[in-house]
Amino acid sequence: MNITASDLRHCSIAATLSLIGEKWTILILRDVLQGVTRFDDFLRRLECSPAVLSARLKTLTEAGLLRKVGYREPGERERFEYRPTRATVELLPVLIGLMQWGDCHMAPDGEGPVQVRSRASGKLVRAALVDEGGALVSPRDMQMIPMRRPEQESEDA
Amino acid sequence: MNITASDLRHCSIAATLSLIGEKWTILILRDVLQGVTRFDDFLRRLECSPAVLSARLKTLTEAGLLRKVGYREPGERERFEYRPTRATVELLPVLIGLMQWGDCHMAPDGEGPVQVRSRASGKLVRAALVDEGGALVSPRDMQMIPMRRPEQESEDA
DNA sequence: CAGTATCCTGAACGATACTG
DNA sequence: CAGTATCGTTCAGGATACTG
Repeated sequence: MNITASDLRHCSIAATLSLIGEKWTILILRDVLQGVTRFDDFLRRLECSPAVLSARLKTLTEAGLLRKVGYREPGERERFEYRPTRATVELLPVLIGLMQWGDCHMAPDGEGPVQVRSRASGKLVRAALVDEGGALVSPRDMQMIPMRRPEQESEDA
Repeated sequence: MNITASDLRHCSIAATLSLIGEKWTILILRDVLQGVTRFDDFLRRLECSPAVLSARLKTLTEAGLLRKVGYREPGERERFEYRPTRATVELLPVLIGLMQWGDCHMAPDGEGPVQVRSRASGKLVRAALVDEGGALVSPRDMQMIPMRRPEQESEDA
């Protein structure tokens, strides 16, 4: 993406997307949430170049979206695996939302190749909007309210 | 993004992101959801080149994420404005999710420049995961279940 | 005002070879 | 196995000029 610094400061949507919107990144996150941890496994599943994969893993690690954990196979040198973090898990509503929107609006038959369910209840799960009390809110009922912050006001003088 | 056809077929996350992950696209959607409709207004707010804006509006319109509506100022030729569609509104959980993740994890002070509230209740709103009954589900409780479809099975023979 | 056309540049990516 | 290094290409996007 490479959005300007000004955009990033003013819009968290753009900021987040500039991080996870790069090619392959979201697929890495998808895989790591499904239990993939090792370089070579990512490489085979994603079929991207090792250089790109390496770069993405680094960016994601620096951003706190992956955690690098050392391990050592008997007789081998230390290697690293990549694990999801709290921040990765907190991104799940976005991932699920992207997936389900795509299933509805881009898949020819309106359904995708992956189901999401609760482990506990087995029920299907979807991304939605809720209020502070946990009650569902319709997307049509949203309002976005820009909060003018004091620091930058001089700009529009 | 430009993910391969195979990726798109297999992953709605990648498919959706290849559409809305292009530079400027998400900002157009953000603005149109806030009531911006005209070419020049987008141009001024986004500060991108008219060629890129034109391309994005076209892509979004073709994807059903914008609706082109004709209007005519007195004495002028017909022009068009761009309105959100049902599909745009259905993308709101994703947008809000992206925004709130960015606010939490990328903003220096952990809060962003925009609040989201319900018009009806005035309560703060966030993106979350819910089950079929509308009950909140923890991201940690998710499982993603690949559905092997018959058509393509030959591939891994 | 609402775009289209053109030119140009950077950098992102793919392919491939190499290293510990 | 887990990466790093290098090279070449492509292409998206910025700047700008032009049109109805």
